[in-house]
Amino acid sequence: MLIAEVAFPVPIHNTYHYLVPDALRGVAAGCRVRATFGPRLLTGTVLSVFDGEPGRPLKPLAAVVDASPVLSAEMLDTARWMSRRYGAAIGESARCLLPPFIRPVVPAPGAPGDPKRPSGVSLGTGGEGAAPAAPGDGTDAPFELTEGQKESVAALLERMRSRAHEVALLFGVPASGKTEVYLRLLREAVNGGGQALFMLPEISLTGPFFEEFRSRLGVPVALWHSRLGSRERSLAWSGLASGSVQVVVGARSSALLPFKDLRLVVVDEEQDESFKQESPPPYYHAREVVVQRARSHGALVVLGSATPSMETCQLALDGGARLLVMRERVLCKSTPTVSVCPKPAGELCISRALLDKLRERRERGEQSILLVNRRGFSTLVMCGKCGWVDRCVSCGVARIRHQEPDNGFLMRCHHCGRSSPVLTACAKCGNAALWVAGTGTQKVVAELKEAIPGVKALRMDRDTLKESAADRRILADFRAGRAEVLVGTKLVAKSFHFPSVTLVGVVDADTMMHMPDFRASERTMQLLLQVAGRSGRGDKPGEVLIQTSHPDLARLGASTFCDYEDFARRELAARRDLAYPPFSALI
DNA sequence: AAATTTGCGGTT
DNA sequence: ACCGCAAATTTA
Repeated sequence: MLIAEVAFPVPIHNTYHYLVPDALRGVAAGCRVRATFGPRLLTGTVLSVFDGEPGRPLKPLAAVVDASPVLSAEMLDTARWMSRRYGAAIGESARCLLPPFIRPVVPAPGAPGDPKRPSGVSLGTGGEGAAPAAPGDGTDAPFELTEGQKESVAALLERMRSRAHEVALLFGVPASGKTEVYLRLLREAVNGGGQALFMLPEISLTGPFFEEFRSRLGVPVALWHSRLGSRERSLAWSGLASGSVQVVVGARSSALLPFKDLRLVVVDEEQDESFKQESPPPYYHAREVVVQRARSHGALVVLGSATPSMETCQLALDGGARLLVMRERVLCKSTPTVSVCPKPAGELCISRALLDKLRERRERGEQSILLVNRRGFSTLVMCGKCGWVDRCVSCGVARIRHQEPDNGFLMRCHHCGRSSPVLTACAKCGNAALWVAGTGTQKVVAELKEAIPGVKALRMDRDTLKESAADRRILADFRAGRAEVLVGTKLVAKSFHFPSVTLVGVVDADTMMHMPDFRASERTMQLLLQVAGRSGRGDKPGEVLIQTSHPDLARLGASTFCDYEDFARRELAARRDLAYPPFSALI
């Protein structure tokens, strides 16, 4: 008797066996089927079909959804791998790999790879103006590559040509020209008709790279992220499955696309935490998923970063990944000088030293950036008598005091977003003297205006980005010189180019460093290096001042601060001692 | 996940 | 014996 093993999209780790009726004998692994499941009728995915004697009475399948499989054997393997690795139910893993439409758009079998297909917004061959030929070894380069770029390209092209799976870490300082390296590799991947995935941590970054690659590669390129429309999704998904789309530029979920002949995966900013799915299950890490899938395809994986994750550093150290280093900057810019100063005691959050430097820039007509790791005004409201702390009723997290447009205050939970008026007395003992402590972006702006009368300061954090395009307006204002200081959360650390910024101040490196998370030092280091890179991008040399009361960080001093390799070695030693990842797995 | 069955305190 | 609700169990 023919039996089908089915996984349903429910949080159950088991699979279920059904009889395949004669009328449905065409069913195969990777097809979706309908079947009664308890009192319900559900759609599941067939994991395998086999001939055997059932050990118990089985129900028959109700119907077959797909005449031919929508998930390849490799994708079924990926689903199984994900359910093991992330502790998710097999059916839930399979579901997230399924096509975004019910009836698959099957391309006409007679005309595979028809170049005259209608190109939607996210799909395009491009290259009308540029010569679509010569997708070889960068014959169109109008400039010389740096030594580091040449070596990296040569080593990676060689690996790709031998069609051997390998993971490489492209460890390049900011502005070392990683994009140019990626482009050469992409050309090689699509050269023989193969496919390539270019993955980025944020949706906002995918657009520019999509345009760049579409115009410079003479092949169909697709865009993929969670906010894509249904038409674009369908085109991209089936284009990849059929092999007519050769390159995808996408965010996290592009790791789950149906590749037919994958030759190259590039993960840019590979250390970014956005590659980890936090909900719903499966809680996968896109970087791990693409490495696993590249193994099946015999594809090359290039992980690019100026501040690689400890997982990837360890992989490079123990030989699991080839290490390629690019230390030179493409346009010979000086690296900023970094210094550490003690955090001011008492009420104030900006030290004399930092204020002096800010005034200096202002007089010279230069700009400054201040990094504050919390939005809002004050980060804690607490009773001075009994120690009661204002917490969110549903989350239990301490709430942040926010200044409203009318200059009044509101308590907001940063976990669930709910807010309520500020209490005038302690909820527990009735004491009217409540302490307000901790520093957010709003308070820094207020203090700045108090200390430097007439200063023009802009604030940028998740609160100022409520309206669409607000970030662009803020950034445009700052670039145009309509403000002297940009105060913001880690949003300001992103790779913006402001030539007249010569000072970056980090208001409090300690709270970042002391977050109750074993990755706190890693994240702090990455963020500090990233924001430091905003200083001195023009002609004038840049400076970075970090306020801290943490002795270890202060002891690092200016010179060793920028040595990420040294940091990685020490951090990995600590992780090993404490049996934290990458020396263990947590769930 | 969703629907069903079982367990339990408390009444009629 | 019955009710109401919550916890436990089952799904092929």
